[in-house]
Amino acid sequence: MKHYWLMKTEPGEYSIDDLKKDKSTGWDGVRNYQARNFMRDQMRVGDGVFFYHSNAKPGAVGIAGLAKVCKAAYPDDTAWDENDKHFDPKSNSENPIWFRVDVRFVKKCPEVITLQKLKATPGLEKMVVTQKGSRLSVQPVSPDEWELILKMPEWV
DNA sequence: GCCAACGTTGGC
DNA sequence: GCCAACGTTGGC
Repeated sequence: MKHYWLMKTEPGEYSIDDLKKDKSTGWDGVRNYQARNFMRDQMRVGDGVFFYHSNAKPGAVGIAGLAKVCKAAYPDDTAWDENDKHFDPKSNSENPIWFRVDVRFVKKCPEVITLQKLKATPGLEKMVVTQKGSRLSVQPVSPDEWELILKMPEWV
């Protein structure tokens, strides 16, 4: 069963343009158990991903493009790199705590689908990202939400 | 930059 | 196991 996802990134750190340039990237640095569990337990090659820009200027916050999972979960070795920003002394190669997946660029939105618009769209009231205080950086998207968002004019 | 909401830590 | 303190996220 194919799943759909929304993955957040700060465009100042890694944007849809970076993914376009790189073609694909390892989604490392996730240090939240719920987000990890989604990646480790449910993400499969071919799953669809909305690439979301968080913590950006007002008007730039929202879905910035489309990606797909191109490699299923494997240990995030940045967790045992002391020099890495996301170093976690509890994790090591025998007993990895944190995982990453790889995602491949599919498409950039000519226009960002803003969070404001998502919140105002009937049918997306229950979407995780539109909930107040929602901080989860890897979150599931229902097939209905996926279809509805893909039909928006911002994609063309 | 502010600050509300959230997740994690650690003392008890 | 509770919960206060703390650090982080992320919209605005």
